Amino acid sequence: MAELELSFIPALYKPSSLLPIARHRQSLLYAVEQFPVLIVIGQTGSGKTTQLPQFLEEAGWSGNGKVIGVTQPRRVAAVTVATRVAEEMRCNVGEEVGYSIRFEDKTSAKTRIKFLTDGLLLREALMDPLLSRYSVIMVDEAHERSLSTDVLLGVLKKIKKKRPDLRIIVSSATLQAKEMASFFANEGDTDSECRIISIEGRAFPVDILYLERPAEDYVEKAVQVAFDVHKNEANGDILVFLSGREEIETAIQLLSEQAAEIHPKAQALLPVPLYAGLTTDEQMYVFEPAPDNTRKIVFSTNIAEASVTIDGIAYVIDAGFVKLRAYNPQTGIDTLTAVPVSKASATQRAGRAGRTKPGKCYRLYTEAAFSRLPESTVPEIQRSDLAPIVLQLKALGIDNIVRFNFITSPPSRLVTRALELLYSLGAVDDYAKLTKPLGTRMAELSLEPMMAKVLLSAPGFGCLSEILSIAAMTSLQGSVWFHHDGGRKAMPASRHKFAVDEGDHLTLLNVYQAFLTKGRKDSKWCRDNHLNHKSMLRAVSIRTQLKRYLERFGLSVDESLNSNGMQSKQGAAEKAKQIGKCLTAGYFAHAARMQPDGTFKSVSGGLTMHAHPTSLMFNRKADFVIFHEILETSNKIFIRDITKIERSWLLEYAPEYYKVKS
DNA sequence: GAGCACTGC
Repeated sequence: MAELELSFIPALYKPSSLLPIARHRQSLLYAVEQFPVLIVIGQTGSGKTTQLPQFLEEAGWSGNGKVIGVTQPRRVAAVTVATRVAEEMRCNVGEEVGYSIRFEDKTSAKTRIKFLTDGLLLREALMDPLLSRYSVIMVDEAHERSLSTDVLLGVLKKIKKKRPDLRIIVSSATLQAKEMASFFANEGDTDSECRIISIEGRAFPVDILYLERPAEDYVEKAVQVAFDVHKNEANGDILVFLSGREEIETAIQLLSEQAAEIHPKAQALLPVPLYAGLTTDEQMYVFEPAPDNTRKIVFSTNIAEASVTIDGIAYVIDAGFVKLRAYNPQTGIDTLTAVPVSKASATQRAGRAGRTKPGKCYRLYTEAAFSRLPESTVPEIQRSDLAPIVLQLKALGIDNIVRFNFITSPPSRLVTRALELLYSLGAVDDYAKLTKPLGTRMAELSLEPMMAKVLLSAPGFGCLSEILSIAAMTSLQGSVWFHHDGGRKAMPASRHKFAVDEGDHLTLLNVYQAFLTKGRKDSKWCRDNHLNHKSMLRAVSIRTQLKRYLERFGLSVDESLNSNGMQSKQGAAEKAKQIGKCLTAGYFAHAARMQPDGTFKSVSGGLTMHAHPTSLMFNRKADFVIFHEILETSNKIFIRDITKIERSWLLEYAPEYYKVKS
């Protein structure tokens, strides 16, 4: 029996030789041999991510202590691709093939191909500025133009000048290759520096259909079209792209009402929601095949465009909108608004219908409207708060941010705003140079600049242990509580249990400490308290990592103080005060004062803001406060993670910043 | 009085 099993080749290994990329093996290897930069254009299914690293390994590009590095924008991708390639190379993950993501390093001395997130590779550059461990670096999914991908490409271009032996491969699904090629060219001499190779994909054809006239309400239209498809088209699941949770819930409601009219013996319709705010378990429903005589219809945000792939989709309905975040350097506020998708996005969405068989894509807009869409989405680097990026680049020795070679330059106002903030935090000096040790340490911490400043100020306030926990908890970005299981009433009650008068930060600290004593090994305790167990475990990892950074800086963390200080009431109150002051030392630019009507006015600009409904301050009284995050949605400005402070603290810990107003 | 697209260190 055993022998017989061995004589079979598992199907998984076989298709690689059938993949389109196999025919390009020689030309790819030749190009890598001859040119410092190779740009590979290939659709999903071309095999570039899994096969190209293996070609390079077989051709001898790894060894002598050098590794082939392949970056991904997302953690899951790094893990799943590494697992797949390890299977194909018949080794365990962590041996010849490994991966490295935050909190998880599955590599060893044997590793020849290493998959990692692009953000992590940038971190490695802090320790090893020429990335000397790598013989080849392949930047995958470059067309997504994520913040770290763009920064990495700029850094690689700089490294290339000092390391002629390094080979850079940029892999992209769209035809922005020319832009990439001229980016890497030396003074316009593209031909000697860069080679472009296109690999055909293996997707099935997708028919595109447009509306004759624009739809008045695309949510209603989406439901109606889904129904028409269900009645008239052959088997195959439906994927509907909408812009957010609210639209998805409305659509599912509408569909369920109409589905009641379907004949009991006819094929049924099963609507399933998909958005990032759902827990992992809830997201898993979209992967389950529909029951017999039932068609599955997934209502999804942009998450299904690139991050999540669902099998069995034959029909895509594209409403044509996406919610994009954009940072306003004048006000310092992030806005989140629904905007029309780009052509590249619409194409990617349509492609989701042709993964297993030919499909159809119904666009809920006219062909004329499509032709007016922008070619591609504005890269993140042109619409983000750049303070973290500027800090990181400076730590990499890149001082002149304006002259740094970005593939697309950020607007100068974004750079100026970032420098102003870093200056006010003391991270850079009058000459925009990183200060020592404060600025260099802030850059090393995996925290936003304001929180990095808070953490590094904490020893002076005697609350380092507490701030470590608070920093870890705010890093979770709101995923601490879950609130979408229908239990909208139960959640506030269980949050009330942990509430601390001073505000959200101390409440988060309280949750963290309760988790350590009661919930760490007890996911039921978390569920009962509406806490996300996975997120809480993540907070523990983040805290451990931050603590290790501090120890490397020579700052010791005395964990025993934490419980002693909290024992008496006066002790607790004094500690809370110190934590409030410490938070003010980093978040003074995020200060506001509550108005008699319960809204807030920013101290610096007089903006009217509202406490987010998830904040303790949503229904409590306060005077001066600081907050972690500010976001504008549908013309209302919300602040989140709010803590009460005293006005005098602002003047004490940010005299420069507030001297005009005082 | 009432709500967050998606990633990453």
